[in-house]
Amino acid sequence: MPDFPLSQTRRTLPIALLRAREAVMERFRPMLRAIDVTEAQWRVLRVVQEIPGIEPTRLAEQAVILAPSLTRILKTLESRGLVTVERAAEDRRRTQVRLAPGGDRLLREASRESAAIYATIERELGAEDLAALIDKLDVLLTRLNGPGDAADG
Amino acid sequence: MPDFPLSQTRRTLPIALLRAREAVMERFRPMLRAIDVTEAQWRVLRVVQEIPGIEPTRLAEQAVILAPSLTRILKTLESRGLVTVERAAEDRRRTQVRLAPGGDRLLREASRESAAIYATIERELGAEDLAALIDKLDVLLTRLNGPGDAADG
DNA sequence: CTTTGACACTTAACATGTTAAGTTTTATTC
DNA sequence: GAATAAAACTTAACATGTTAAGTGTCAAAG
Repeated sequence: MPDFPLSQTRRTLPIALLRAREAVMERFRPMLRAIDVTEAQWRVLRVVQEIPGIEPTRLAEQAVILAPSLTRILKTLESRGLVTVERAAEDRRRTQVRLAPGGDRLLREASRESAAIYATIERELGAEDLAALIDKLDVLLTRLNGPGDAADG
Repeated sequence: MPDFPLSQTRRTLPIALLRAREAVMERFRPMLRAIDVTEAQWRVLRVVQEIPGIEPTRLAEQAVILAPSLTRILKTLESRGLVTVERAAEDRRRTQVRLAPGGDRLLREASRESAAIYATIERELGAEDLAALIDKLDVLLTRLNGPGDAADG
């Protein structure tokens, strides 16, 4: 038995996923910098636009952000007038997040460029290959998390 | 033309990659916590073990870590006696990073469990599917970065 | 009506990610 | 040989990731 039974770093799944994500995000970073929004903030805004009134816990899941990070991000976005965060009067545990006018405007302005960048990536990878890759990543999720996370919420 | 020409967040490549990585890393976190090493530190140790005497710039590439982060990480690992960082006498720009005895010991102790976790993942995903996925991620890298990063260094 | 428990955040503390600017060390150029 | 350019870090500042502990809110139990 060898002393180091590890795979070559370059051929491991975690590194491969990390590298791939880096390569993809590199394309979006100039746009995000231009509108002064971080990657995580962009994910939050996108999810809130898709599901107005979403609650923080579910928002965190959808945007793949941990709760403590989301707390800070929402504070920042709210102070910048991009989202509104309101607690329900009846049940003060429940919170709803929505796009503020500024956030709606920002998304409208940036979404075209974002879509264009994504279209470029899709063209470079091939639409079928891209869809197949995303499907494979979904399968990975299902198999690793067990069948129970894959339900659409 | 719709106001928001964006794909559903759940079906975008960046989110899919992020989720997949989360699902995979979740399996390794208990082990990393047990040996008191962060994900990034583990990547650094792994690469240094593979390529003794590696220079920081190349180490950063291999471990997918930005230079400023690597500076801090090496400082931490060095102070913990896990790596050594030495500047060459002839050309003081060149630096070499190696495993210190403590780092070698740590890797020997943890590598078996790490390999076992990876083997479990491989079993759950299927060895062929896993290899195929990594290949697809490699193709993605080549196509997005242009042919020129794919050279083995 | 107080207590307990569960849930949903929130804080805190430290590590890393990200970008911009600064430093050091060599090799080049004039 | 001083000025310049280039490469390789290093610092700085702020945002986020990660884990552990703390707080507030409501429902159910006693």
